[in-house]
Amino acid sequence: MELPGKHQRIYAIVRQIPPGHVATYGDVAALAGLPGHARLVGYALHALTEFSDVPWQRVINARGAISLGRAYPGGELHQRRLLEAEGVEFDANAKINLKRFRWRPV
DNA sequence: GAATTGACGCGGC
DNA sequence: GGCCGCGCCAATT
Repeated sequence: MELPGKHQRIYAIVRQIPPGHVATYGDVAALAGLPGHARLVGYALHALTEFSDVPWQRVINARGAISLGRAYPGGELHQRRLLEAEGVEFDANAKINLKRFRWRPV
């Protein structure tokens, strides 16, 4: 785990997401060199903790919503709060306006 | 070394 | 327009 693997590659991409912006699993996977492997991104972030230097909270699913509700009940509320603190807004459906906050590499 | 799981994506109904 | 099931690769045990 110490050696750079596929996971490390994904972490590097997530670290590049600037505050106030979000990216989808598919995007992160593609940027990490793993197009179509959104599950790997989820698996990699799952191994992270809130103490990690990786802003995993800025990574959301393609629907623009938080996926934690599936594995960590109530955890999505925690993530939502973090994003709102960065300037990311949610709609009535607890979804992020991807059209506005979706981060793209420059 | 092999089997199972996993923060998802997309197609189909 | 929303809900269900299948499939991809890597990491973990």
